[in-house]
Amino acid sequence: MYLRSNITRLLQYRSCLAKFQELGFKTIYSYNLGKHIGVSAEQIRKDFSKFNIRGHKKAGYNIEELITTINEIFKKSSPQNVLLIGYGNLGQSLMKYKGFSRSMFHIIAAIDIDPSKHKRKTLVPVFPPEKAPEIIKKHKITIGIIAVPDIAAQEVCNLLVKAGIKGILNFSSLVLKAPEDVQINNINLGNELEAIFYHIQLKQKNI
Amino acid sequence: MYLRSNITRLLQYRSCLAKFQELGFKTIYSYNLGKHIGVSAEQIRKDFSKFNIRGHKKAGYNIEELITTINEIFKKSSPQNVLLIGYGNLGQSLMKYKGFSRSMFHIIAAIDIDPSKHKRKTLVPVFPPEKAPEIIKKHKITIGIIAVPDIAAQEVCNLLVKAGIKGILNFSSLVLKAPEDVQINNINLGNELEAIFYHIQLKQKNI
DNA sequence: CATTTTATGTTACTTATTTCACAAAATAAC
DNA sequence: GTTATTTTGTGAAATAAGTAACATAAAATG
Repeated sequence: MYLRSNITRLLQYRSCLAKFQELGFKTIYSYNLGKHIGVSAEQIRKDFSKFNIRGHKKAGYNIEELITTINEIFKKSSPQNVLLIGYGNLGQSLMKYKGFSRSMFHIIAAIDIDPSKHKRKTLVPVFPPEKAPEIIKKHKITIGIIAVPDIAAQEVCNLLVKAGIKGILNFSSLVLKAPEDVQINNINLGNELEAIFYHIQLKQKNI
Repeated sequence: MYLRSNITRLLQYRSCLAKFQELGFKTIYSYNLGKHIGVSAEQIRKDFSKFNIRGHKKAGYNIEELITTINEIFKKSSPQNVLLIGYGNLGQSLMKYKGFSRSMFHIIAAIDIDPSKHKRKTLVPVFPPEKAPEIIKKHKITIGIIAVPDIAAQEVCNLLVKAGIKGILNFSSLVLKAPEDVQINNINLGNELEAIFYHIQLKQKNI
């Protein structure tokens, strides 16, 4: 079982490689890629090796090949539909976020409990919670983004799981309970700042 | 040197403990806390031990004590001022995000290159980039949030570092280059979905 | 007040990840 | 075409993280 860090790095490699490609580079050495990402060359070779990505002795890695292979690893047979739950500030900005479509993810609909937010005829319609199961089934949605207040997060999670969702990106500060086969990744913005601040202070003390 | 996972868990413990406290609980056992967070009891005791948090044999941990001690670890002598760079969709929703102030972080000003967004008299004013160094110095800001397009992210990073910023929460998909003593945490929303999708597929194959 | 129970705290063990070291292969130099 | 150089790929060593085991102390029981 591959750990998160492993595949997170692979995704970083990909976006860095795309930049090198834009600059006209055709090949790259593990050392150079590592230097740009802040990872050791050995780490990169090990990562590649684990995913069966091969380079060329003395000639490094062909960037185009590399990107194609990494794309293959994260391949989606079709663009993936995503359901957004919570159409508040965060939800609305996630809806407008361009980075998702770049990676073949499309927020196809949003859910909110507030009737004043419901809109059926917009590009991305907003529905009440009770419509969620129907939408999930109709559009074969496997991933949900939870951007609701903490108080509602677990309830929303239960609803999604019951409707067949297999992956959740959770922006609430709750640790959600769900069956083993549901993949939950958490983003806790407050904790991110706390962690940064903690590390700053640690670094200052170590000097 | 404590690793990220270690301190991330500690922050999770804190928010979970706060919930138990609201429900009227006075003490908690490592086992119960672990069950609610999805972490082993041993892990929790190890984490506590590492940070010199002590419980009471047979009686578990006093929740109030525990929260106080964890707060002590993440203690800020004063509320921390944060500078937001990029006042687009994401930036605006981060500005409105309530989770930051809960943890004593305050976005005190925003920076954007677009003159039409500049506002000096709002609760949180929006300034042009050239004002950043002055604001950072005046308000003793140590943390910046980068919510600008990739193309501008490294430039913004350089500007912040030059002005004395020591921590950056980076929402661009770039891996930013900065001196060792600057703590950078990355949130790449697109990659989060990719990782979730990858893990879903992995889980399905393993069955 | 002795005995049993229970939960902590730490040590020992296991597993995972990273770094080191170097053989092998491909290119470049002579 | 032989030698030198460079970069990959991978085992071995080192480090880090997580799990299990258990001694210990506090509380509960009788």
